[in-house]
Amino acid sequence: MATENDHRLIWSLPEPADRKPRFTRAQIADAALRLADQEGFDAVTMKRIAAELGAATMTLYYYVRSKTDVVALMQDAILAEVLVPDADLRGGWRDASAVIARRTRGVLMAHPWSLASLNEAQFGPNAMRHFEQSLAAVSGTGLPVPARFELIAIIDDYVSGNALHAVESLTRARMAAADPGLVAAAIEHGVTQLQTGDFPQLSAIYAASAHDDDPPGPPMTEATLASQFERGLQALLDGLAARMNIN
Amino acid sequence: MATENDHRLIWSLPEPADRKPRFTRAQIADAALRLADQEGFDAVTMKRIAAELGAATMTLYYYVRSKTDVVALMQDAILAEVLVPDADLRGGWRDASAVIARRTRGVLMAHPWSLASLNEAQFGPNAMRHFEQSLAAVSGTGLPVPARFELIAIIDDYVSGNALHAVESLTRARMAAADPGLVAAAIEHGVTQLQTGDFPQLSAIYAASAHDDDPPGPPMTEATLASQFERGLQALLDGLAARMNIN
DNA sequence: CACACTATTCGTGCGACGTACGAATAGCAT
DNA sequence: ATGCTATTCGTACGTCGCACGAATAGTGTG
Repeated sequence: MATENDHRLIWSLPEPADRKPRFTRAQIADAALRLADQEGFDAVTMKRIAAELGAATMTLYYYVRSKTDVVALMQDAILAEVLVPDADLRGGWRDASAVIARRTRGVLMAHPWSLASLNEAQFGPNAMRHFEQSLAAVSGTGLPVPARFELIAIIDDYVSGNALHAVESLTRARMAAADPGLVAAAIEHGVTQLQTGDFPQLSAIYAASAHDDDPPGPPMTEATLASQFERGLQALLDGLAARMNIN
Repeated sequence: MATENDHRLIWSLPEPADRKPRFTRAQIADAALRLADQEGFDAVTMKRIAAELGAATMTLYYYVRSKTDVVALMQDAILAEVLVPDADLRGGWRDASAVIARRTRGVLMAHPWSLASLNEAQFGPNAMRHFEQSLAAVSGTGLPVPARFELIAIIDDYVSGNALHAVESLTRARMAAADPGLVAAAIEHGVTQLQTGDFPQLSAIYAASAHDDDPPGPPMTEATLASQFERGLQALLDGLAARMNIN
């Protein structure tokens, strides 16, 4: 049984600086980020990161304990992007929260791997800054602190879930565009299922759309998804405002 | 360059049944599910699945093209659990949607790996059934079809995001309980950061809670998270009902 | 019942992964 | 110039998914 100790966060361990280290953790995180964005999360291997830096694989282990640490650094680097100019938080809690929400969604969608690897996330310095900004955004509500936490958490739930699904939708749409046979096969398979009679709702929709050649609903473009996100966000904020008696 | 073709779903490929196959895809999915639930998603390897079934590793590849297919089967098996008795959908769209939402959250939290491996999800038979149920739930709204899609999607966003974060919270809480030194180190590190003066909100909260020894906010128990989820859900449904002019 | 056909099972091997270990190299104080 | 040790890196191990082809066993035909 592997003991699996040492749960310390990477940020609590001092970064090598005594003599002349060739690299910093920030450089490692940047290289890993470039790789993830350009070639996908699977391309982020210790060997590839090291190659990107012109170093040998094992050199990285002088700066980090494990690949999990690297991912933690990547996650925190991402969170730096979600930070918002403080001026944007001057309005009411609602506008300020919406600004943060939109920015968060944008960043999560720009780095699709970040949500999938969220299990190994840790609470780093930028996470702390982001949390601070979220608290600042809702400070005008006058709510007690636990209620502020809850408000932030609920909005973040919606934002994360939307980003998760939006990334999925876009990936699917791209795959369908790349391989038209795929969507044809999926439709054929779906129609077969419809004929079992177990899907009255879907059957009705399919029958109604049989005349025209467009699928029901608008196409899953980035803009469509963004405006849908916006409507959901506003509805959520409406409901929260009413239920929490703010504004 | 690997051509990466054959995007067909596993369900469109016939399952071996000609002579006397020892297994079915369902058995493989079940074994994989057991492994994931009991030992974590990382324990789900082709070798372990095969061992669980008393077969050799490569035998699985007669039933499945790749491990991705296995994960797809697992995801779809999970979706079977989120199906709800049809009687539960007889009420108004709001209650029906809430029933599905609660059940979905419960299942996602019972299988924490499912959200992390969502990238490789495919649209299987149970996904179709789940979608059909969601459509049935909102059929009473009288909304046009695209608006129904949007309504479902927005609720699902919130549910998924909440499950994602709830799993994360519970994992963190469990880790903290297992290793008290960890939380001490985190607090010490956090306090150090506070002294930079860059965190007025967090500093104020920390100062206010310095008297008692409880952290601000309730403990992150399953029940606390569930009731927070419920409040967010009701707020969201409130807002959606108002914005979409239903009920 | 023997035999051929082929569906089904499985053993071997390959390249890639994370990383433990210890040797090699190079910066700095003396 | 020398010694100490911070820093770099090469080698090796175990594990992963899975390509390939050999071995096994069920079934229809004579």
